Amino acid sequence: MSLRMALLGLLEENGAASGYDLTKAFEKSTSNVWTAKHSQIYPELRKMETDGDVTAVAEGARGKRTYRITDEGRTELRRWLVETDPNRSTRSEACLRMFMLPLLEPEEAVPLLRAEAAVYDIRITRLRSIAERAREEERTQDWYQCLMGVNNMSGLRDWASFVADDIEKRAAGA
Amino acid sequence: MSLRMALLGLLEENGAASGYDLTKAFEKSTSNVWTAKHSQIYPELRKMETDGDVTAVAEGARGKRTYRITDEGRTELRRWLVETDPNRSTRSEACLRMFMLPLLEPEEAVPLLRAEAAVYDIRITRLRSIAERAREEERTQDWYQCLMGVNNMSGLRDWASFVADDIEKRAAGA
DNA sequence: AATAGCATGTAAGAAGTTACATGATTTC
DNA sequence: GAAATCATGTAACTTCTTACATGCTATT
Repeated sequence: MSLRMALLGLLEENGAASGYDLTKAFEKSTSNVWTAKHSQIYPELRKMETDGDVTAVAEGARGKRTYRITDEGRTELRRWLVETDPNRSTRSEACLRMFMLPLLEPEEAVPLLRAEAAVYDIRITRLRSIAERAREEERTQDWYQCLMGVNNMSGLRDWASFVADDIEKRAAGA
Repeated sequence: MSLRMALLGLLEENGAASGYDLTKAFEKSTSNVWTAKHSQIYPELRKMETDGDVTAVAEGARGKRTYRITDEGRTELRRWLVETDPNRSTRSEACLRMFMLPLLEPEEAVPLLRAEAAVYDIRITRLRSIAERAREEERTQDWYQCLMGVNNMSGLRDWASFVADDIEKRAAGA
């Protein structure tokens, strides 16, 4: 259900969009919380059309199909958000990896942790400026979404720095 | 590969373990970063045995099989950690949902966001105390892992609170 | 003797990835 | 006219979930 709900959410937020647009949207903002490739998105949109959650409002050049969320889709999205309880399990290969880095020897673990922290740092800076622009232009949804990314990544960056420091301290002490 | 690496990581960390033990471990600490059910874990362990990443070191009552990581498995895990670059995409239904809550009317979104924040708050408190115990008992790996959960959840909790406040403020202003 | 927990397994189906495939349009 | 980008599709494969299935052991 999650992919469908993500697509409905994007359509609700951005009005009409093509599979191509939605693929881009996944690459951009949504990728912090969910991912999907075009090979999954196109067939899902067709199924959603069959199920009445979306309608194709235009068919353009190069086979382009633009979809819009229907009232039925809107109701389904709402019900999912309000009435079902969330599956709180998470899958993040990057986190799994960081989780296990302390298994390595300090000389290996520390630089890898610092490198991770640096990667997140760059991403946070970039996302923060995108967030700021969204705020200024009063694209509130976008702003909130960017902030979630910033918060998530800040937690990871701080964790990686802290653990790197701690491992170093212990290695020095031993 | 992620499931396999997660299992190798757990075996490296905890010494020998059965599929049952590993399933428990996934439910506990690992679930913050990766999840797997027993129906996926048992067959994967058999495959890992065939591939030489683990060996069964004991077969006990009720068909119990205890596995240990081999040198080959250790090498594979190390290589994965050190040489391959991470897939940074994330899947979290709970985040996806929070991501979309601001699409609802303020009267609906705000209580749901506050409820989410409260759930995370409880979990953070619990995890922090588990972390503290791990630190005292010098189970350093466990400590780091708990802290990652704390950091991740704190980011989400703060985000939810902030967004709830912001929506309320805007609704009052409008 | 019933319940909870230990311990594993498999089959069917859903979800997700990788790779191949096609062709139009815009920009340089 | 080459390259980038727009735009969609599908087949084969891997991964993951749900549900069913079995039977032992410890506790109350």
